[in-house]
Amino acid sequence: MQLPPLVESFVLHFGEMGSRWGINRTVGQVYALLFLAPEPLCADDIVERLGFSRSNVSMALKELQGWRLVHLRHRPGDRRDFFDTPSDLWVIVRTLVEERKKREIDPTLTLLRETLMTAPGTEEERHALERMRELHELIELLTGWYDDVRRLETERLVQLLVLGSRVQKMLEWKDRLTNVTNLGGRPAAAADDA
Amino acid sequence: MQLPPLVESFVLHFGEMGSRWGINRTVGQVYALLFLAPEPLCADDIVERLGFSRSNVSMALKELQGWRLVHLRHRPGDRRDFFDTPSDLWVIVRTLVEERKKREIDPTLTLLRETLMTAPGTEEERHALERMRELHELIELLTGWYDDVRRLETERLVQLLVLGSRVQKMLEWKDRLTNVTNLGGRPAAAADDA
DNA sequence: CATGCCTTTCAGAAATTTCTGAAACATCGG
DNA sequence: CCGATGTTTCAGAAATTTCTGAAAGGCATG
Repeated sequence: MQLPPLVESFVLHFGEMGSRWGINRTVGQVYALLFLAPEPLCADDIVERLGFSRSNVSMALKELQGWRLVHLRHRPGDRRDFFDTPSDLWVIVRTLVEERKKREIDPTLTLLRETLMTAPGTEEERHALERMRELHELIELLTGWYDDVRRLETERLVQLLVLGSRVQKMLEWKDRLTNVTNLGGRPAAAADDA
Repeated sequence: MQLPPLVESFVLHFGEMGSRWGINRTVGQVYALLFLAPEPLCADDIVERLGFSRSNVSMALKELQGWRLVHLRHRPGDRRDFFDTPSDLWVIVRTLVEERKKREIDPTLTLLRETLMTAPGTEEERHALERMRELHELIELLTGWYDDVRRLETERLVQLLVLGSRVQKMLEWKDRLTNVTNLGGRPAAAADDA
């Protein structure tokens, strides 16, 4: 592996973290290399830089394409496939979250939905179903929120993130304003649902 | 495995999903069982219900304790260790996010911080460092947001989630109000930064 | 301080995942 | 159609992870 030390440590780190992130070492290293590369690389470039077998690199690229984390590029007059990563990191984050949700959450949501249709026979089953119902509700709340903010333009999303929990202050402010001006047409005195 | 079918399918599902979630089959099944159980279980209960070896269950429980996802319980006059999961699902989600951040993000953040101290020698290194700087900035923004909303009481957090991107509407509204009332002391006409 | 009961450790077996090299497959230009 | 060039597939090897049984460790109680 003849890489600038700085690049090498990043690549090795991604290789090691791979197992925690649900990808393997090769995939992690290949991704890291493409992420840092100033221009698209072809499979042989990667073989040369990382020292994996040609077929292993091919597999890794296929998996990364499956995750939609790399893009296939072509040069005029060159039959080889080149790969790069989106230059906009927000695109990467959005893809990553989307794919992880698809793999790590959606199957469970499906199972829960199906199971919750059945009726409990015993007390033990009743309790289990109640637990699953709570879990289902929580996941729906979280994925619902995600589905919602996902649609925001990046600029707006960043605003929201920077604001953080200070949004909370605004909620209180809004409550107060709503009550004072009584825009809802409801007697302000009845607004005791806090 | 003599479990109610409903419980069994959930347990088997968690076992299979385990590898995607960064835990193994045994750990996944043990957790699922404890999650659904109406009362704490001891290691032998788990062995009996899931059919894993005693030592495997012991390992799984140790790992779940490492994740802080199960609690050790004791019954008066009984030397055995019993385990359960928090009854409040929000406690579970908070723990899960906290631990995953610790394992999956913090090490990378550390590496990035260290690497960003070094100076680039070549153009390739300069580009790599710039890429890392962007990544670092993005992760800091996301973890900063997390650190912020993490402190909210659950009730407030749920409000925020339910509101979703509609918070965005409030931002615009606030902007408008701020400009109209000109609380910032700046001429309203200059507020063209949208 | 021995006994009984429960938990943990650990070395090796079993299972799974990852990785490789060779062969098969595609496609372009001649 | 042929050969050159590049990609994919796949069976088995290598490495890693998971799982087990046996032994060791800990701690109350009599």
